Amino acid sequence: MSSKHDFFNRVYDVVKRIPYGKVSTYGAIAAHLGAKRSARMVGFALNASISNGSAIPAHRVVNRDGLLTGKHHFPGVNMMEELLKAEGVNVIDDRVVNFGDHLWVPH
DNA sequence: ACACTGACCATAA
DNA sequence: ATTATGGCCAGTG
Repeated sequence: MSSKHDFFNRVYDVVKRIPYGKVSTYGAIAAHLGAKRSARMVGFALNASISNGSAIPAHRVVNRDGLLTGKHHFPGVNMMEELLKAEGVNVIDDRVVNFGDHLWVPH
């Protein structure tokens, strides 16, 4: 079932490197993989990671506005928000507060 | 190979 | 503010 190089696996590798209490964006991850990779695929990969049961901190990945666009994909409506708050990232109205302060970009 | 979908992003009106 | 459209490209049928 695995291809020679799973695109998903590459996304997972970056997401796993997001430090505790930090968040990243789809676009930043996509850019790290190569500007050709669309940010859509990043979210697609994270969705698959949940299906896979992989330990991927997908709650640390938000869109470029710091908006929790993926919250609907987590079990429970506010689970993503609660997970972030538990890490010290405050969330109001589905948006990360001080987003720029928590933003982490892959090297 | 083709059609369609998708947790995005940018621009236009 | 909202809606539409193009681009991006992997996955699925």
